[in-house]
Amino acid sequence: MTSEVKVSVPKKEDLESGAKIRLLVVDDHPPMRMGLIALIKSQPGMDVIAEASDGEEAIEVYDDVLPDIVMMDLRMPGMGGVEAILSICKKHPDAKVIVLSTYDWDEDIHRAIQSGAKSYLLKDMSVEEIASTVREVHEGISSLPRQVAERLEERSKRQQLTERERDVLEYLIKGRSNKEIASSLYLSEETVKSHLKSLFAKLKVRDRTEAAIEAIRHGIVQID
Amino acid sequence: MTSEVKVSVPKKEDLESGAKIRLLVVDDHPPMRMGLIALIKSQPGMDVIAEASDGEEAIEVYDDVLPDIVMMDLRMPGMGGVEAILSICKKHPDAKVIVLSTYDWDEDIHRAIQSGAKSYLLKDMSVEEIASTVREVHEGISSLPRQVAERLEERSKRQQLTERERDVLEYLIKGRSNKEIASSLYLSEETVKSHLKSLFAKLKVRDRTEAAIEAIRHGIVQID
DNA sequence: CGCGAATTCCCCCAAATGGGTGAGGGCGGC
DNA sequence: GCCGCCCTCACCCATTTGGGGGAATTCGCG
Repeated sequence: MTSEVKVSVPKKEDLESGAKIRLLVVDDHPPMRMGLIALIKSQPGMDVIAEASDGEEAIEVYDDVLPDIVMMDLRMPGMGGVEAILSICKKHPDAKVIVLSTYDWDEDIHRAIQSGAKSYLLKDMSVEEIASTVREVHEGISSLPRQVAERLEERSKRQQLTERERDVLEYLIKGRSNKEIASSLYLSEETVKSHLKSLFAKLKVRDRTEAAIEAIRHGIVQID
Repeated sequence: MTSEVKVSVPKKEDLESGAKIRLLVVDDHPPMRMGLIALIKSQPGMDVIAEASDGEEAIEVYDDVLPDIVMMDLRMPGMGGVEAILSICKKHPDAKVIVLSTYDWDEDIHRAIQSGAKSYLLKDMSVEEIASTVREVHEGISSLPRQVAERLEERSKRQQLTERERDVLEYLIKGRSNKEIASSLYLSEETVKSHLKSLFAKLKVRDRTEAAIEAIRHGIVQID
């Protein structure tokens, strides 16, 4: 995959009919919700028909209003964006969700796209860029901004972590020692060290502290 | 010509309570800026007269428009909120800056208040709470929301780090070893270890990995 | 001036960590 | 069946780390 991913499935009727694109806006920050609504309403041919402040509410409201597009934040208290996207796309396979996140962390981008998001935008992008992506996604074009696509590309270059390595990393982030990780996962300490060795190699770091920071930086594991 | 609408139609509030509160909105995210502008304009008695997308621009624009209140994000590319507040308050000691941040990290709150901010709001707060704080600050009342005040309280319970301890922590976060930190700061390795000991005690952690995570969690040091 | 706090450095020593290497079992794909 | 991967565990060994002391210097504050 290169920097721009576009899969074109044009629908003439959408382009020609006067009907507006009907958006559902999901974000836990009231001012951001207001901004997105203002942004959408300022664009001809699109309108916000509903809003939600977390993943659970988003799922409910989606079923109620069946919007053309969902504009969704990723990190929200309670059910996050990824779970909401999975749930919505399972029930409505043609749902079109655009993620609008603060962070361009490669693991976040990957998780969002994997779970069914059609695009991934950043909150520091311009009104025009956001609006034009809404239009593209509505036309069935699944496009990623260059900056985001690059991050996804970087991720693919980084070797994938195995399940066990992720488990170890999770405890590592909590500040646990090898011994503690071993007993938590019912492993010998030697096995934990073994996983750590490959983990360090894959993350290209020398020690656990660097690993923790890299993991946080890439969004591989969440803090809090 | 007599085509100025502003002059001809004065609002009721303007007549009763004098002029509107004039706001400067500073945030690097276009949709958030739109949201804050929409939020302010939806409130009677206040108006947005200018906007900026980073610290430097904020300083310039402040001098130009001399707003009654600044609504400022903390983490922005280039010059951040803290530096901007310091610069503005130095030149205009009666400036009223309200920080509007995503994070309730105690160090962020402390730095903002120390540098001269009159209040610290979170982006997940309601429109009403944000608006009422603007009014309070404009009346000269410097109030902190309970949630934020509690965080600040927690911080005061944690022992302050010394300058040197911060220096060591900074390199620690970068994944440096004791030896590397020592040579970077022109210290003996023993001195670094000495600072680390008190650092661990103050942060109530057992090792450097926990220290790194705690430091990030509290916003003591920035990642990226 | 005495006190505390910060900074610098030292010693000792136990424990934890990280690197190298190897090895057996399981499981899926060609 | 064989190959590659994952998972498990083991041993050796050097280095790093962290905890316990102590000590000299500076510097500001009452």
